[in-house]
Formats: sequence, C-alpha cells, structure tokens
Amino acid sequence: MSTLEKSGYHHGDLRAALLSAAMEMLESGEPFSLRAVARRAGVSQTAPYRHFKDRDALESALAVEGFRNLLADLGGGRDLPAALPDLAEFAVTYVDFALRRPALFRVMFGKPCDDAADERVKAADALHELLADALDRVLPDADASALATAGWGLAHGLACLYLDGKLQAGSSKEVADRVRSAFLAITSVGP
Amino acid sequence: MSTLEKSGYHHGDLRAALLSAAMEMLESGEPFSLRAVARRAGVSQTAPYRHFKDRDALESALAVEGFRNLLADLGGGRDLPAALPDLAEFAVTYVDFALRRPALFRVMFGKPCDDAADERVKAADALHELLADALDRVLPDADASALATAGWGLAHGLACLYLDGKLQAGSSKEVADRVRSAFLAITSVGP
DNA sequence: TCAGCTATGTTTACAGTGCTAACACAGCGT
DNA sequence: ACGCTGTGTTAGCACTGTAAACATAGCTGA
Repeated sequence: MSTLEKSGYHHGDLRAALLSAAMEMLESGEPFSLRAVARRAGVSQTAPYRHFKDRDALESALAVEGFRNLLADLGGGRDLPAALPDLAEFAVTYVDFALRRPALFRVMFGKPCDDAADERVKAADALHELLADALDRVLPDADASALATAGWGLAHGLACLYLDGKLQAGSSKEVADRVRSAFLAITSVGP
Repeated sequence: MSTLEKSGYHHGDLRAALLSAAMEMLESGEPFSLRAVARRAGVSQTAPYRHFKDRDALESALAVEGFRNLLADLGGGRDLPAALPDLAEFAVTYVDFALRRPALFRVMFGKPCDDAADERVKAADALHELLADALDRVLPDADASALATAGWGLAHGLACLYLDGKLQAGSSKEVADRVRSAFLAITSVGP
C-alpha cells in the first residue's frame, strides 16, 4: 500500500508518475497545469486529486524535491568549506541552480508557503542549517545566525534578480564571476 | 488626447481608473484578475484591452508605479547615506516595503520581464543606480558596481525570504533588527 | 469462494480566467 | 452631413482548478 514498485493494476504508482511528469514539464519550460500533468501521465484530469489535495500540494511536493536537489548541489558537490572563498562558491552554486532550473526555483520559492509544519518547511530549514554550519566552521567567532541569514539572503537575492532579468545574465561563467565579485566585495568592507 | 482630466464623455480616463483599481486590489490583498479590475472600475470585461495589450501590460504599469514608490521610500525618506549604518537602513527600508506591499512587490519582481527596452526596465535600473551612487559616496574606494549588486542582492534576498515565509517574519521592528544584524554581520567579515 | 469495502480512477459539470472577434456608439475633422 | 477613429460592449472560445457522482479493481474477511 505504501510502496508499490511494480505496476500492472490500476495504474502502478500514479503519484510518482505525476511528480515526474510535472518535474519534466517544469524542466522543459512548459507551463504546467494539473490537467496537463494528468494528460502527460495518461490519466484523466481529476485523477491527481486522489494523490494531491490541491495544485499547491503537487507544487509543494515538487518543491521538496527541489530543496533536496539544491542541498545536494551545495553539500554533496565539493568538500566542506574551509575558507571565505569557499563560501562564495556556495552563492555561485545557488545562483547557478536557480538559472539552470528556473521554473523549479520559482516553485520552491515565490509562494507564501503557509502550510504549517510542512515537509516543505523542514526542507527549507535544512538549507538554512547547512549554511549556518558552514559559516560557523569558517568563521567561528561571528554571529553565525545573522551571517547565515545574510549569506542566504545574498545568494537568494542575486538568484532572483538574475532570474527575473533585473540583473543581466550572460553566460553562466560570467554570472558566476559576478556573483563571486559581489560576495567578495561585500565581505571585504569592514570598518 | 494624452491627458484627459475631466470626464463626462465615454468614461473619462479609464486607463487611470483601471490602474488605481488594480492597485487597490493589490494592496488589499485580493487576488486580481483583469475581469475583476474591470468590474471594480465599472466597465465591461474587455474594456481594459483598449488600454493594455495584455494582463502583463497592466502588471508592468503597476510595477513601474511600484518602482517609483520604492525609490521614493529609499531616497526621499532620509538624508543621503553618509556611513555604513545608513546603508543598512536601505536594506531595512527595502525589506519593509516588500512586507508592507507584498502583492505589489511580487508584481514588480517575480516575472521574467522580457519586455525589451521597457519603461519597467528603466525603473529597475534607476534602483540599481541609486544604490551604486549611495555606495560610491560611502565607500569611494570599493568596486562600486560589485558592491551595489551585492547590496541590492542582499536586500532583495532577505525581502523575498521573509515574504515567502522562508525566514520567519515577526513584527516589522523585529524584521528590521534582523535585517540590520545580517547587514552588519556580512560587512564585518573582512579577511 | 464470494460479498463487500476501500483505494483508485473516470465522467460530468461549474465557475472563473485571458483573450479574440464582431458589433455599437460618441465625438472629431473634412 | 459623412465617415473615421477611439472607446466601450456583447458573445464566445479554450483553458484552468475543483467538486460530485459514478465505476472498477483488488484486498479482506465470512
């Protein structure tokens, strides 16, 4: 009942099929609607409602997957940060994620996310903690909480501004360079 | 033809009426649709299309007004920044704007904004320039461009994260304090 | 074995949306 | 007086999210 791997009966595992259909559409840039997702999964328009209360519920599930991916990009990719420039790479990776998967990024953020005690909230918090840990490792003296917030804010803000075209994005290498400069600039102010 | 103040004939100045109706709905938190805006302005559903090509066109007009307001909040309010803490107040004001007028903020940002050479782009650029000027005044030695980008990014990111509930927003005073701390934390890192 | 229960999926329907096309009317210049 | 253009209206299309009623498949217990 909980984990159906082999199909054959009604549909198999529709929930997963819907999620992957939706994710594919998101990645390929198609605007996605519940109906379109259902169509792509080969079921009727209202079938998704057996597995997701809402459109929002589907989006939340996608968002959770997005957060896991983002966390993997940030954490899994390279070694733990040891110095300031490594932190800049966090921001670079973050912005790169947003630009590589814009629609998913918009689903992850850009919604009030009122669902209390949601799995989604936990996923977002995990991100915050990862940043706080990293910062604490590199700068143990500083106010880790405030710094983590600032770091996240900086990365997130740059990601949004590039994504929305408020800052002109060129090649991903150019963007990476500019994110690095911005990060270094603001962390080299000092009194 | 361009500026009709007195009405009496067909409708008077519908364009302005639509804009203000839409802005009111945005401010009062109602989800806004073209049809609802038309209803509120007392005209038929398709009347807006005489004045706005698209829903996007209406939103862009609202966004431009939003950028003007934000610029006024940032620039008009207080004296020009003279020191680092004044720059933190920029961020505070920015985040406060986002939280006071969330729907408008989402209209201003959160869209690809592909309209090339738009009035909207100019409005956004004005923001960037204001920040660059302020930074150049306070920190003439630094790379003003990178710093302005970083400052904007930080403010914008915090605004988005609070708006979307990724960071818990309490009273506006609490938020202001946390924005200040974040700003000070990241500008006090230094090598 | 078979009756029925529950989980899953389908059909139908409704209200709302953005948008287009065809039409109506007012005021202008000629 | 005529028609043109700017403005507004009525109908209608294709789409959306969502609910209600119905259908079916496989399990569960008699």
